Parts: sequence; structure tokens; C-alpha cells
Amino acid sequence: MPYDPSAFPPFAVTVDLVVLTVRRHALCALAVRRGEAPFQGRWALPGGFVRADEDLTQAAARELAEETGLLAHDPDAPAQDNGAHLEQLATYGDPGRDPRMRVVSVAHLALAPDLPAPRAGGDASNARWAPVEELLQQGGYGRDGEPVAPLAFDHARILADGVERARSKIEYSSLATAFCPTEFTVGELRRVYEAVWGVALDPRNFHRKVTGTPGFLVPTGGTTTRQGGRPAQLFRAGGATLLNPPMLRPEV
Amino acid sequence: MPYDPSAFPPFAVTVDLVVLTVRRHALCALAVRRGEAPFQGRWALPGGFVRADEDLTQAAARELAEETGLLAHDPDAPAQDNGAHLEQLATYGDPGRDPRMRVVSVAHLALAPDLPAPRAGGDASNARWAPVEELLQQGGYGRDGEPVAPLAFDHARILADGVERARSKIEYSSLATAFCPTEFTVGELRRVYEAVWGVALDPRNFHRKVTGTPGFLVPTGGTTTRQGGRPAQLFRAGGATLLNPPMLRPEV
DNA sequence: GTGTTTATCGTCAGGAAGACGACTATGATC
DNA sequence: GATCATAGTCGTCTTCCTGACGATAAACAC
Repeated sequence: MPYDPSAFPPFAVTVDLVVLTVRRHALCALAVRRGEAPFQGRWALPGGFVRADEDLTQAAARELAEETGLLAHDPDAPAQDNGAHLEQLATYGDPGRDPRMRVVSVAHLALAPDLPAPRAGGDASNARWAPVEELLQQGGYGRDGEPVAPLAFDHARILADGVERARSKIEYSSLATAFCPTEFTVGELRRVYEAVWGVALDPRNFHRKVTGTPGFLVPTGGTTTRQGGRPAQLFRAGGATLLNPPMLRPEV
Repeated sequence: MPYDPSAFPPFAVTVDLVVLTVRRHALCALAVRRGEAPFQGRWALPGGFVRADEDLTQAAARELAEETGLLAHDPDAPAQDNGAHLEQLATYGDPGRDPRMRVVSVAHLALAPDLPAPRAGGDASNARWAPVEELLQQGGYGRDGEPVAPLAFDHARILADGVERARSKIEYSSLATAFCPTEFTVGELRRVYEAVWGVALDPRNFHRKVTGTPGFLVPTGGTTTRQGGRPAQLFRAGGATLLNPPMLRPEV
């Protein structure tokens, strides 16, 4: 491998973000409207250039903070504060994925609890939380009957990969708690699983599973009735990051 | 996200390869000796620049072919031919990971059956299969008593990530068959698991598990005694790529 | 033949999960 | 205030899977 610094093609490197949250029982992703060509006016994933002195993770955390105000915390640290989970997803570098120049995008996956309305540089109309199914359907019609344009660039593929990563990772890790506020009930955690997987889970078996896994949930002592019905115990995420044996995703 | 093509810092983009195989009951990785500074004379992972008209996967497949002669096949296709499994691993882009310039490396993971001696541009002394434990130990001594220098750049980290990916992925997928030739026995497959995980598995329970999983193994009708002992049935990898329920890795 | 090696089949106990009954403690409705 | 709807929590039972391990089979070495 001769390594000639004068003989490499220059690339632009960006980070794109798949920011997921659960709103109204649906898995939603953050989308921003593009202000310039190409794909002007179309929805896209938030992202931007990596700066010259910046690590890839730093760039992703900076973009996340700019778009949502969320602070990222290290994926290896337990989700104690109310920051978002952030991890690298994959890298997309097809020549021609950006018509202007050769751009390699290092996509990152961020998981956040339900948030107030997003802000994209202060302009709310240019950023929104959209159900991932709406963003991924090709040329259909949204809930409001308006035609849905596919996401810009290859962002539909990136979003699909991020959603699949989240769906599989909550099986064997405690990552689902990243969608919950600091204190949450077993039922709220179950509704996260149901929204991400799009299935219904048995509340009794789910309760047995999560409370029976050592280190997964820590009771805080409090209770809440914010979901109606009988008061539920409040928990925090425990130190355990791996779920063994995993939570089984029902097939079909 | 203002997107000004004149205002992005230029990056060099490379692919680095973690090529794993199983030799003599040990998980081994392909290492090449560096001919130039920095890290001249040190061992490193094979890799090279992504060309201007090349996809990232194409670049990785090209490097793999140059180093080993192996043809990569699509990760989504079943491992039918005797090509190698190739998938993207992760991307490493710390400023300063290469002292000369800003390099972002998209690491790929390749799994291959046991091969003849490697060739690095025709020079055998500059490429070798080394047990991953030997490559990952920091400043220890190899089997021959010579001091072991750590891998160049951040390649130890990349290799460790690749090994961890392989270790976890053979749990829930049929990826272990990528380490085997086209036809193999249950015992040979078990020795792959034992080498990758570094544990001993019960031959009877392993046999029950792999032969009882529908679509995992397809008997070819033949038998072999190449391992000694009673003749063993020969199998090919079946179409199933996911193992459900997964193969459980013994703890400790 | 005897011993060794590897492959393969069987048995049994323990653990986890799916299905589901039963009970509890709230707020909402009449 | 009684009743109802809602959500949470505890148990039970059956089934499946795994880990431990005995037993048999078919080759080779001597």
C-alpha cells in the first residue's frame, strides 16, 4: 500500500443523524426541510460537515445539540442524566449520492425521550418529528392526505438502517430506557417496546421479565398515576446495559 | 445546515480490513508490514485509499482481492461460493489518528475459510496470519519470544472491534459457516465456534442445536474422516442467515 | 482384538417464556 | 357513593430450550 499524500482524491465528510423518539405510541424521527438545492424543500435527516479539528462523535454530538438542544452522553456510560444516547450507525459513500461532489457521510443514531417541538436553527416549520413509517413510505400519502415525497439523498436507506438498529438493539440491551425520562414506569417502558417494534406485548409477562432481570431497573420508591389506572411504581435505569437472556421480539 | 461546497475541509478516505480466519484452532487476522513511515516496519491492517469513482464496499472488496485473492460476496446473499463474507464494520476519524493528514478510515470485516499463505503484493514476508491475541497484546512477547510491537495507527482498536463483532455475530447468525469451506462437518463448525469464542463446547449439545435449527445446515450426502474417528456427515450452509433462538455463548 | 478418537442418539432436570386467571388501586361516570 | 373502565401486579401452568452427561457407532493405530 504505497501511501502518497499527494495522490488521494479529496472527500467531504459529513455526519447525518437518525434521531429517534417515541411520541403518541409511534416511533418518530427528526426530519429537517432542506433550504437549498439539491432536493430543495424536501425533508432530510439533520447533519453537517465534520470540522477539521473534530472527532466524528464530537461532530455528531454538536449537530445533535444544534438541532435538538440535547446533550449526548457516552454510549458506555449508563443513561443517568437526561441526555440522549448517541452511537455511530454506518457510513455511506456511494459516488453520486450527492450530485455536487464526493461526500462520505458517517451516520449516527441518537435515541431521545419525548421532547418539546424541535427547533432547526430557530425555525420550527423547518423541523419536525415524523413517524418513521411516514418518512419511509415511498410516494404515498401522509396522514393529512398530502403526497409524501421520499427523503432527500439516500436518507431513506440511512433511516431504515437506523430504525433496524434500534429495533434489534433493544432486544438485548437496556437501550429502550433511552426513550424514557429519568423516572418511568414498567408500563411506559413497555409502550416504548410496543411502539418501536409495532407489536402488542403481554403486560404481565413483560413486567415479570424486566423486573426479574437483575440490574435492569432500580425502584425509586415513588409512584405515579399519570397513565391512569392503579398507581405504578417508578423506576430508574439500572447499571446493566446488556439484557441476558434478551427480550424476545414476537415474530410477525 | 448551510451547505457551501467551498467551505468544507478536505479529508482522505481509506478502507481498512479486518480479515479473520481460523487456523490451527486459533482466530487469526491478516496483518501486513508497513514499508514506509509512519510506523515503518510495524504490523498494520491491510487497507488503502478509496478511489474517486468507487463505492466504499467496492474499495474494500478490491483491497481484499489484492491482499488475499478472495472474492467478496454480498452479505445478504448466502455463502454459497467460496468467496469471503464482507461487511462494513465502523468508521474511525480521530483528527491525529494519522500524523500526516486528516484520514477517515471506513473499516470492514471479512471472514474467510483457512487459506494458503497470504501474499502482500507478492512479498510473503510482509504479510501473515497472526493470532488475534498476539496482535492485540500490548508490548508483550510473541510465541517466538520476540517482543511484540502494537499495531500501527489505531489498528489495535479496529481489530478489537472487528473481533468483538465476529464473536457476537456468530451467536445469532449463520456467519460461522463463512469460516468453513463449502462442505464441512458439524465438528469442524464446532471448532470454529470454539476458536472464535475461546471456549470448549459440548459436542452433543452443539450437534443437537445446529442440526435441529431448520435451514441452518443442509446435508450433502457425503461423509468424511479427515478429522479422524468415526466418519462425519458433510453439510453445506443452508439458506437461513439468522439463528433463532441464538447459539448461547458460555459466560466466563 | 484393544484402545483411541470422533460422531451421533438419548435421557433428565432446571430455567425461561407464552397464555392467561385473579386481584388491586386509581379516576371517571352515573 | 356505587359502578365501571383502566392500568398495574402477582401466580399458575404448559411448553420449549438448554446444560450435563450416559451410551453407542464407526473409523484408525497398534
